[in-house]
Amino acid sequence: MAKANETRTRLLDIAADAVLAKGFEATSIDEIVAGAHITKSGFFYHFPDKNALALALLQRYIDAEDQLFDDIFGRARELTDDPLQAMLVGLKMLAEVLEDIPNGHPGCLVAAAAYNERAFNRDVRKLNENAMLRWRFFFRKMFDDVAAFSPPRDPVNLDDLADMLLAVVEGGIVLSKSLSDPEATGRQVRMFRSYVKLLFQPQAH
Amino acid sequence: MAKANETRTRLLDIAADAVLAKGFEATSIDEIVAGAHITKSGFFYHFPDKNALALALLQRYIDAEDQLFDDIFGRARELTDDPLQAMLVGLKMLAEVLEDIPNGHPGCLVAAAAYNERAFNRDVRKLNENAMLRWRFFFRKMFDDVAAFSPPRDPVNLDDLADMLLAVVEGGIVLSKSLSDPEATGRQVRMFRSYVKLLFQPQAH
DNA sequence: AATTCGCTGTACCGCAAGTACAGTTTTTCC
DNA sequence: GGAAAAACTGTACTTGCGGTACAGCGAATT
Repeated sequence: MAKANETRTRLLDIAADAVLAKGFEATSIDEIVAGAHITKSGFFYHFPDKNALALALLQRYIDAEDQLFDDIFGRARELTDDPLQAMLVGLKMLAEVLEDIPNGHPGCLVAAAAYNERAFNRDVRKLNENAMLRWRFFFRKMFDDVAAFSPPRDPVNLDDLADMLLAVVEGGIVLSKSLSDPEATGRQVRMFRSYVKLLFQPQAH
Repeated sequence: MAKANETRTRLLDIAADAVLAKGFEATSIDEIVAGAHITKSGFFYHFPDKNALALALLQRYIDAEDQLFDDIFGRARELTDDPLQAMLVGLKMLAEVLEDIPNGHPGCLVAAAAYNERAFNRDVRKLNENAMLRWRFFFRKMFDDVAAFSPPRDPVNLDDLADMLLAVVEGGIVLSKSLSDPEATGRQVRMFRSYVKLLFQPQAH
């Protein structure tokens, strides 16, 4: 039982590296099993097909992102009582984390799933959609708190504002990959932070 | 000469539809040639390999986007002399165009290329990078004009601001695909517009 | 001691991307 | 109108990948 999970985890580790380096389709089952020192039959013992691998990879990735958001914005909340300040502190920490990843963010598997729509089955797409909705809800709640203290200076939909953070992160990853600029994603989060500041910060006269 | 181009264009039309519907890897050469009523040999007469097809598709896509940006922001410039107003008018028109595309934006091939990095060759990635840099320059110039008239209320790098528009469009497409929400991309452009407004608009006291 | 788990090994199938190359039609140019 | 080049067709073959089928085997569990 322990051994099976160990091999499964090793398969996922190797697959994750390969997929983030060259894409899901370009990663063959043969190369994964070679890296894990097992046979092809062994792979199909753990995963019924390649789609199941995609599902497991996506689940792991989403869990890790959930953890990251919880840690960062939980910590930010500890540091200050002001909801706006907590948001701004959290965004700065997020930008720093994204900038500190060597060679840039490895690439969001959520976006990869979005761009390979038809290649993946309904389970993968549903998992993807649920993660997006959960992240929207997470940030939406924070923005509700912010707006309660300091009303926005431009009438915006707070769901759209929450989505915008996801959009700049995803878009930032595309930028950083296209331009080979590892820090592009972090800088985009800083831009979003600037927007939040202008939107909610009480006017200096 | 005319006939060769005609067949080539037909191949690209059919390929573009299939690729946007189900992804590049999932689109087979066999199905493209079946749709175009030629043989596989005929395909390889026009394109040395599938990568050359990707390159041609990306080139066509980039040209169309160039044209769209030129049209929209050229028109906006005609409508007003104020650089900030021109920017805001252009962004609103862009948002409307993105919202009016039935079933949402078909998906940016630039991002698809970014997410399939290794699957494509150096030419594809270079074409991609050049398009990004050209678009950055295009919007950077407009923001230079805006900033000359009305200085930003938060010190931001104008290249990053130009990149942010690209990021929210790319990220908006990911959102719209993940959530099956065709209008998400347009709404994200509206959010960016709100930021630009707050950043540059003279203070109402 | 029997059974289940976690694999190995071998052999095979179908599909897709190409390769090779000879032959054929269609268009262009002088 | 005839030669040459362009635009294909047709056949046959190779490689790589995802996946199936199934028999067996050693180690761990019960």
